[in-house]
Amino acid sequence: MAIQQKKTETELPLDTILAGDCVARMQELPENSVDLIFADPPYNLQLKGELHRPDNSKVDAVDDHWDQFNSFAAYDRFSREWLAAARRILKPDGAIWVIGSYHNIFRVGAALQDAGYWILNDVVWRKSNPMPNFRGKRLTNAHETMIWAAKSDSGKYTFNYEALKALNEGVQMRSDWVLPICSGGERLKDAAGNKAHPTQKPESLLHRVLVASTKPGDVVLDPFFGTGTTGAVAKRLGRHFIGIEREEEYRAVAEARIEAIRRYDRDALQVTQSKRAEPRVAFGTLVERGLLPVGAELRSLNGRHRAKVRADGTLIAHDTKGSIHQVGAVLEGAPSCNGWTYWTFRKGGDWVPIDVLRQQVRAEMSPA
Amino acid sequence: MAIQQKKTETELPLDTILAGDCVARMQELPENSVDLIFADPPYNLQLKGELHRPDNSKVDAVDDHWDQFNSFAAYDRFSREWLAAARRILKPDGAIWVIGSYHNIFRVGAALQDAGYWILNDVVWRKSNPMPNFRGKRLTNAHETMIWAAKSDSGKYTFNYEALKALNEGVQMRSDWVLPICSGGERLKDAAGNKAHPTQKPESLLHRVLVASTKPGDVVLDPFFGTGTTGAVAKRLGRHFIGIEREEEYRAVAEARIEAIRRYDRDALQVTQSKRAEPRVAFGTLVERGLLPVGAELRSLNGRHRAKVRADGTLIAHDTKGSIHQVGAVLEGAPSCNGWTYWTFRKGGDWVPIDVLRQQVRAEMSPA
DNA sequence: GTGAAAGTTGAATCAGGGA
DNA sequence: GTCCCTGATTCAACTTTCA
Repeated sequence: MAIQQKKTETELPLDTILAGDCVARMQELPENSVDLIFADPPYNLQLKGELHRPDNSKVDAVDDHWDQFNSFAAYDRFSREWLAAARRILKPDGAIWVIGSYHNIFRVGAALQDAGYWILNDVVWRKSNPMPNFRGKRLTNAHETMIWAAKSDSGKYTFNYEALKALNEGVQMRSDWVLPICSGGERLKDAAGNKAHPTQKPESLLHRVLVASTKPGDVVLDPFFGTGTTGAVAKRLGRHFIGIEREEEYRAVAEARIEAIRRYDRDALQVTQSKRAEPRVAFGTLVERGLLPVGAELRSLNGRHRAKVRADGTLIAHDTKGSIHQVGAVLEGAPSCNGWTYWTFRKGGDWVPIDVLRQQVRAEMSPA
Repeated sequence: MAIQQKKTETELPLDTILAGDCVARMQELPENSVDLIFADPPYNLQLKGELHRPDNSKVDAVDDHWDQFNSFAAYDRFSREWLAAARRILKPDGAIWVIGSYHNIFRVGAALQDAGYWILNDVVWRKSNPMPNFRGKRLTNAHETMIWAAKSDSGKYTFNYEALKALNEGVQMRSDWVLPICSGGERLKDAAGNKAHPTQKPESLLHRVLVASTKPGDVVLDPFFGTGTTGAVAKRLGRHFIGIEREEEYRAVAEARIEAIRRYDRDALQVTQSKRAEPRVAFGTLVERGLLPVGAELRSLNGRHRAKVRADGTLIAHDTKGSIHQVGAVLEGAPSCNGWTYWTFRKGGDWVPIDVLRQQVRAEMSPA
């Protein structure tokens, strides 16, 4: 015991995926050593039968063995155990994020409070493209809930207020986030073309979580690693990750996925620090959604200037940093500049104004 | 006791506000008598006094956590008591809505599941004009959470699917609702111009709740009535209400408020009905009435299959015999099939769905 | 090639009545 | 309680097919 308490952060298995039960693995790690925990525990869905769409095709339900619990009591026991193990390894100023649906989130939230965590916000992930309710018997289940909590009510948790403000058109980030579900090319498939994991989360969600509540170099642990979205985004953002996953199949997929990831440039990882009022730009949303990769090069419409995209939706050109409008104005020596029409990005062989991406995002968000 | 159990719904104190503790008042009401409960339970008073103690550096962490657990336990006891009393008076097919924030909603949700309620949806009220976070230490708390639950997993709860779809421009209603907070003329003020109640809910929220989950004439009970938003909207929508409120000041405000409310016209209270509500018509009836001759040929909507009508209202196609639904399912290799929309008959030069004949029969059945 | 049309899919506690 | 039958029900995004 005395030996274990002497372990330091340098002994952490950084940037690796541990095999086995998350409680056992966390108990082997040194206490007070991890900056952030992101957890996507099983939801304990209780499905009674098959569900068909109006066209008679069958809905591929989450009926995996790892989501089965015998009772609420059994699920609560499970929650209390992993939450306690997670809290022990968190630094005093560390924090945790847990995601869930109405099936489990109330139980997890209560267990979290009972364990001594201090809730900072509950954050709603509003899905822009959820699965509809096929039988017309309830409301479309169009969101999931995340709880963000500090280790204790005295923890000095990390919150990059200005960075999130920059991501949100220059106004404070709210507790409801509109993001699409994970699909298309981002969705990992096996050799047969089937989804590699039934509940893969979108990278845009983890991007916002990590930009909000970690600093470069921080250690982020995910006890239910799955196919490694947390690790992929952490690596890209220059954070260390530790994954724990029971299923070998998922570990293998995650390993290959993360291996292919490249970290963003050091410049791009610097987020806005200043308290100056940010102009109202939605540019950060393009970055979050992956419409423009962090580190991408933008070119001015007149072809005379170039700039690089940073993680919080600001630009850098030489030693000039700021919003798309600010950087454009400085480079042109002009009092002001509309960055949306000034900057272009490379699309196929052409340079296209970034405003087309904004229109794309608006089209996705407007039905809300 | 025996007398109390014999009470019928006619003995309910309809459209009145009861004074006193909600648990005691609910225990006096007959069981299985109320259609819907809407509850906005307190949380600030319950938690703040006990959790936010003056900053005392002498208190060590263990005591602190023990303290927290104690106050959470007290709140849980309170929740379990009123949820149990509420569940007793609910009709078997009744339902409940509870609204709260991250301070209390996880505890209430877990208690609700433990009490045997069956969660149908969690609904996010996304505030279009929330109060900003002044200190910039967290995300703007821009939503509250409602839980919608049936009395049990076998309860046949009311859900006016088509009405909510109509409210949402023709697409099914989602679990996130964007509505402004209560302000302006709707916000009740006292003589001095101060708000009469700190957490008055907007009528638009209750409007959607009641349109979604009640029918005209239903009984809606609110155990934390406050200034009576639930009663005001219920009266306007032609539902009965029962309010319970401890504070005389709030009761007086609510009384005056509801007195001034006028019910909408009966016509206006009618909402779009689901097809399920229409009377059932047997296919054989069409044959009996001569709307389709025995031996008539039917064709599938996609044109790929044909069948012949038999005297008993069944179909035959090759060697497949059975109902319009069964034969359609077999021919399509589908788990099920709606024969009414699958089969067409020859009318003049066109092939028309047999459903038009069913509508014809329905029109003859109901003189309305 | 290009665009229109058709097909696929996503953490789902998803029916009601009569015999 | 069970079994059986009727018949009501989908949105957005991406992928594939076909004209």
